[in-house]
Amino acid sequence: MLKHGILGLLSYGEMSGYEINTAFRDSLSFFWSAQTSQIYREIDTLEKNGWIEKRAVEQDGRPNKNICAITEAGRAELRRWLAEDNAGATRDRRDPVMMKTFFMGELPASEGLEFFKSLQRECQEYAGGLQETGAIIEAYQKMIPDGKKAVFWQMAAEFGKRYMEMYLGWTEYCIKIMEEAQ
Amino acid sequence: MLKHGILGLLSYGEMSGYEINTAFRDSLSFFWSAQTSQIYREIDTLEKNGWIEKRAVEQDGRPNKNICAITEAGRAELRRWLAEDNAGATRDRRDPVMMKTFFMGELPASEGLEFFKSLQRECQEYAGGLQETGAIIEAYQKMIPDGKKAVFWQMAAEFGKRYMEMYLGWTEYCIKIMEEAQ
DNA sequence: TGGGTCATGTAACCTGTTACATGATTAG
DNA sequence: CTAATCATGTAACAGGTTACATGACCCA
Repeated sequence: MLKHGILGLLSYGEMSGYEINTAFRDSLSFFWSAQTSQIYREIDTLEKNGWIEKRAVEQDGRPNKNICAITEAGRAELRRWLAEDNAGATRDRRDPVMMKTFFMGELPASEGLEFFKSLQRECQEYAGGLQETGAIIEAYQKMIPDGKKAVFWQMAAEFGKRYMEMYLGWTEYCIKIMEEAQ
Repeated sequence: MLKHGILGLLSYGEMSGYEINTAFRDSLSFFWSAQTSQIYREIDTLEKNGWIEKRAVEQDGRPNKNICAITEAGRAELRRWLAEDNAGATRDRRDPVMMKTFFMGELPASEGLEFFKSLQRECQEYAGGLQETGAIIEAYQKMIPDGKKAVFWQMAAEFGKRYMEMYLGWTEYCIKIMEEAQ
């Protein structure tokens, strides 16, 4: 998947590994977290698969860059992945918070309450950060003139917003239950 | 995390690898998907860490079982993990559907629409399946008499319900945008 | 006689995490 | 002078996926 995220970013234009990394952080990290080291490794794999091409650019006063460009094979792979059947996609999740919730009965009730309250705080902070997302999308929109693409960035951002609202509501529901049970 | 899910199940009582696997499918798989082969491997690791103990049980007419029991060290590890700080937990996600959504502009609009419609269908089917979850929780409740624990299973199930409602609403929002853009 | 349940895994591979390593320029 | 930004990674390890392997019993 990370491979396809990188291919997707490169479909907008050439980027260095460093730029891919920052673009990833600014946009895709809202729904896909990845380490810098992993991104550089995946770039190597993409090159071995013939999906991208690298070209070194010498700079003075700065480290050299390796500019990556998507190939035709890479574009084909990106489209193949997008069109691929994704049955069971909504089911295939891995959520540590729910795992902890499920077993929270092992801790004293006071610690359980604290657990949900700290989640609530995080949701509230995150909700604030989502205003920035709008700004990032606008910035992208200026960089990549194809207006049709921004619609989909907006949809992903909207999911983030709805997800956080839902999450916050759920933490409040849990806190209420914990407080009533006292 | 899978390790802790297994420890959590074993905190309710002894189980064979096979039983852990089925209990996982019936409850934790709603928020953590895991392969059978991985579960058996993690059981080995848990034993090496001294968090569980295995004991072979001969059966006739059936394959032998390896019954697993949590140790005191295992219980301590479970509590340590539950109480551990989980800053950034709501941010640390990996969602292939959002990744695809973000880059859906690479496909013709008709295929984009089909993508969201197939997600919508999956949400609707899943919403039906959530009725079963209530039944599973009731079954657990009978098996594990400690009534305090069921509250947390209920919270996890409630998250599943809210998540699916949110997801369904989002697919409808996306479909509307795609249809209006025609 | 064919499929489902019970019951165990191994091997190879791919993906993600953590820790480390280097070094110049630029803005405050 | 110090922190951030630019720019590249490697090595070791942990966690997850896919494919394969075995075999008896029970029910229709």
